[in-house]
Amino acid sequence: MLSVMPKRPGEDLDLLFGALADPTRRGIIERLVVGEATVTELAAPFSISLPAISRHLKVLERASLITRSKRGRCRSARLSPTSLASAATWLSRYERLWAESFDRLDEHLAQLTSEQPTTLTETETQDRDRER
Amino acid sequence: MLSVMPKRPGEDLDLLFGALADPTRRGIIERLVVGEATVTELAAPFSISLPAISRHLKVLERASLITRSKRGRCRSARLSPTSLASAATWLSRYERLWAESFDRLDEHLAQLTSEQPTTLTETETQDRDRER
DNA sequence: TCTATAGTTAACCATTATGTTAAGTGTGAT
DNA sequence: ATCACACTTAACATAATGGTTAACTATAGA
Repeated sequence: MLSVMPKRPGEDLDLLFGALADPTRRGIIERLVVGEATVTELAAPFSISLPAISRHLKVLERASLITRSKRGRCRSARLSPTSLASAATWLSRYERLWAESFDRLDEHLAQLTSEQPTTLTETETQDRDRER
Repeated sequence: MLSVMPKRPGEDLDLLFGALADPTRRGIIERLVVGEATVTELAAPFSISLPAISRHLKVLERASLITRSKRGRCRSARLSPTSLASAATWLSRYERLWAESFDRLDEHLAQLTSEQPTTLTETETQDRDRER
């Protein structure tokens, strides 16, 4: 069928970050940290219907954030943290950047205060670091 | 104005992950890593219209991922990495988890871990195609 | 077998997202 | 003053999201 859909590069990140962009789904994830749970258990803290939860779970599954299994008539979900890891991996590519930014901000502030404290910050921050 | 909207807890994460969920916006971010750029410069690699880019930038700005400034008739954007950092912070709460998972699920992943851990593919998402 | 439980699927609706083109806003240059 | 440039805003079309209720499937238990 369509299980062999050609995957655009980065599409997994779309699904991944898209799944994380919803508070209910993040709540579900946080609940799953303490252990696997059934759908009704997961639904309990929320004031939305069971079908809504069911679809949130499908979104999480499609993003490879959870795996699901059936035992009796209960379906339980558990975290599949490798996907979270790949989100972290993507972000870590910029880790250097925001770590740097604190240093550079310090530098910059130091320079500003030693020069002209009154100038508007917008324009001259660009003046001083040149574009490759 | 109504710019002082009360912020639901976690709403910033919604905006943040939501902003990262789009390939164009991630592309813009990656471009901005090498330095600030104007809107037309940012638009160049993409085949979508300038207004579309303009709105992507607004999304990134709302998520505090970029800041913008005007110089002359050009508006330039630059990364504001602290927001990326807070995404990483959220994820880091689960870091222990996915680090653990490699040990705990070792039996299941034994055959998969023979690959490079760098790409972390989501190979078995299609397993759910039974469910009928 | 019959019923209650657990969950999914279907159909629908409102809202948001993402793209388009056309028109508007500032600013630099002639 | 006028034109060109670099955007932004407006208006619109379409698709995706996220919720609902109702109906369906499957299993446990009487």
